[in-house]
Order: sequence, then structure tokens, then C-alpha cells
Amino acid sequence: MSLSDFVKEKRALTKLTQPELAEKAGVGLRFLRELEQGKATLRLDKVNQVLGLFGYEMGPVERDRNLL
Amino acid sequence: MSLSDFVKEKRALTKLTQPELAEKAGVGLRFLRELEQGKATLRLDKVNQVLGLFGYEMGPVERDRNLL
DNA sequence: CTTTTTTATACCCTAAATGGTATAAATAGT
DNA sequence: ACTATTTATACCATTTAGGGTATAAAAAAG
Repeated sequence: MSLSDFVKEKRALTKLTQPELAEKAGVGLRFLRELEQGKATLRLDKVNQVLGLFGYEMGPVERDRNLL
Repeated sequence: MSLSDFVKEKRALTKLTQPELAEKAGVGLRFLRELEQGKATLRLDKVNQVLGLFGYEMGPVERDRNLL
């Protein structure tokens, strides 16, 4: 599962809009959209601000192992 | 285990110097050093270029769970 | 269908991340 | 001890990510 899908799914589960999630995470709306659209050149700390709301953070995982 | 420690450990196991790893990964030496020193505002794609050499990539993981 | 809400796209601007290089410090080897 | 190798720090220049905003498209609600 890609990072963008992960965020989209978590946001759907919490029933937040993009502006709401962006505000809660303390990131710009522009950033959150690029995150959900799979932009590769994102800043790690900003991604972590978003994942933190869901109890997650970015870390090294083995490639091509699909988690669930 | 932090990302910086993860990279330092992997690099030690492969017996590469920072310049060697940086070159193999296609990132600047400056970047690799900041990575190993725990800088938070790194670009995700650059981090992935490094982790890729070790068969890893950045992905969401539950917080406070220590892997190994 | 129409209206409302949500999401996507397209700009501009500023801050800062990255690369490069040169020097200093630390570590390893003899 | 000294020397060679590796790593850390400090600077400059270029590129670009991120914030903001305005508009357009799409989805949801009525």
C-alpha cells in the first residue's frame, strides 16, 4: 500500500476533509494534496506531522513486502 | 531504532564509506551526512534512494514500536 | 437537475534543502 | 608517537518544496 493511499484511507476513516486534516496536522493544504497524490519529493518531517495524527510515522520497511 | 541509526548500521555492515554510499545511492555527500545525523527535514525521495540499496524504503509504521 | 461541498489545478513568493567544496576534527592503522 | 583515512563542520549557489490563493473540476447532498 502506498503512502498516499494510506493517508487517504486514514482520512476517510476519520471523516475529515483535506482542509481539516491539513489544519490539524499543521501543514498547508497544498502539501496534504500533494501527499495524497503521491508526490515523491515531500519533506519527511511534514509527512510525519500528518501520520502522527493517526499514530504512525515514517520508518524503513522492507521493499515489496505488502503489509496486509 | 531511528532512521539515522538504521542507515549507519546498514552502511557499517556493507563496509562502505559515506562518499561511497552517497555515490552509489546517487545523493550528495552532504545529504547522506545529514541523514546519518538525524536531520528531520529531508526529502523523502532522497532517503528512499539510500534505503533502496539495502532493500528498504520509507513507509508508515506504528509509532513507539521499536523494530528490533 | 441544482446547489453545496470537496477536491484538483495553476499561479506567485519565500524559505530552505541539496549539491559542491574547503577546512577541521576525529578515528583507524602502522 | 605519526600518518592515512574517515567523518564533521562551514560556507556559497542553485533549485525547489511548501504556503497561500484563486479558479476549475468533481462529488455529494438536496
